[in-house]
Amino acid sequence: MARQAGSKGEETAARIRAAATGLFARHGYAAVSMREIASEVGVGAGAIYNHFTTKQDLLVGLMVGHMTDLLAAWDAEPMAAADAFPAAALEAFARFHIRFHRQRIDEVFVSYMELRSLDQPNFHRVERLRRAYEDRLEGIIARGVAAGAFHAPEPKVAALAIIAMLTGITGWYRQGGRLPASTIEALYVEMVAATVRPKGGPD
Amino acid sequence: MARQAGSKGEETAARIRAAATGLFARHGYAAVSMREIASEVGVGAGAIYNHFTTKQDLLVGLMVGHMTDLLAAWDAEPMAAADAFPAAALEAFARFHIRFHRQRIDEVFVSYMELRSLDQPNFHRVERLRRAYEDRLEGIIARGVAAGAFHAPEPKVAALAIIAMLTGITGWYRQGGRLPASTIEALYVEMVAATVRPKGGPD
DNA sequence: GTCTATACCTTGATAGAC
DNA sequence: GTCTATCAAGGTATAGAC
Repeated sequence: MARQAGSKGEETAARIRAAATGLFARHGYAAVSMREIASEVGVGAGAIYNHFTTKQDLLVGLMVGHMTDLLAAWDAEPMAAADAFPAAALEAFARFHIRFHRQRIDEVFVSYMELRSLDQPNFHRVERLRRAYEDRLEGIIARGVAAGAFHAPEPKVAALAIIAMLTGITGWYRQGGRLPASTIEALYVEMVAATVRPKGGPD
Repeated sequence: MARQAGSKGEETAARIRAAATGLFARHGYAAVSMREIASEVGVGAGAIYNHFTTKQDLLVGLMVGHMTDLLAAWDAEPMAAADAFPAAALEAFARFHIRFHRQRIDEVFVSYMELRSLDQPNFHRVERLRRAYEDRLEGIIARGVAAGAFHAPEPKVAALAIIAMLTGITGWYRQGGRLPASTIEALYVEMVAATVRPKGGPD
């Protein structure tokens, strides 16, 4: 599961991961067989076991990889710094979340819908990463509340509500749809900001 | 699948539906076997086929039933009337959605997560019902915009965002958790209202 | 209407040749 | 590292007794 680059078989492993991600997203983990994955990659079913010990191992690798990438990508954003102005950080978070998820629709589907397909130890690994991501947003909101810039009696609840709203885009967004991605992003940035705006506060 | 009341076997059918709903919600449609469902009901696996022709038929019956109930329940609300004040209708919709979904967490899980497990004709049946529900909210928002009470450049997008936000509660809400249901409901009602509130508008 | 028994198929995973 | 062949288990659905 570790991504040892350079070796010959790693390219095959990457193609297996890619095929599995697409198939799991479309049909669900339990509904996809190792044979289907192998067939899409163009290898025999047995070959998968040279790269992953079990089907469960393949799944958890995808999910941990996705969540780890997500966290690392956000933490690399300038606005993720703890001293950023809350309003600017919140907007940056919304734009980041939308863009990252638009680029990885399949990974998002898998990571948010297959939690129940994980056995208990693996579930806790992924859950911890998901919590860490939610905590990033909760932190921004809490700082905004402390600074008097936001209204949010329960920052944790506001964070969960915002993430659900943003992630919901992946459920209906289609490239080439009626609205361009930039318009959708602007609409959501505005709605997110409104969610924590003090009623009589700044516009 | 039609709910012919009174006959003796209908009680068994209802218990099969209940067991299937719980199991599908917890483990996913594809991961649950007819044997497991039958075992939970306390009958043999073959007995299920006296009430449902296939596993797919059992699933689609649950989903169509849930969505139909949801639509009928909302349409029976006084505030669903087309001449209700938009702000009041929006609050009523939020409260209705939260309460209905809290009472039927398993059905919601199944109806929102197993769309991909439906074959094409069944998918379209359920999708049409889901669209109809979204349209109810979109209508409220559009009327609010027309009346100058709401700010929403794209009522359809606002409706999808609000529904995603509200439905997200089912992903983390647990009875007996830190916050009472009434508090959570109040927080979300406020966030929903904020989502479409004109920036310089009424508080 | 439910039971037991079973047909038939696909599953995840393994073994050994190359 | 990949292939083919294979195993044991479990899948949906059916048949016929009661």
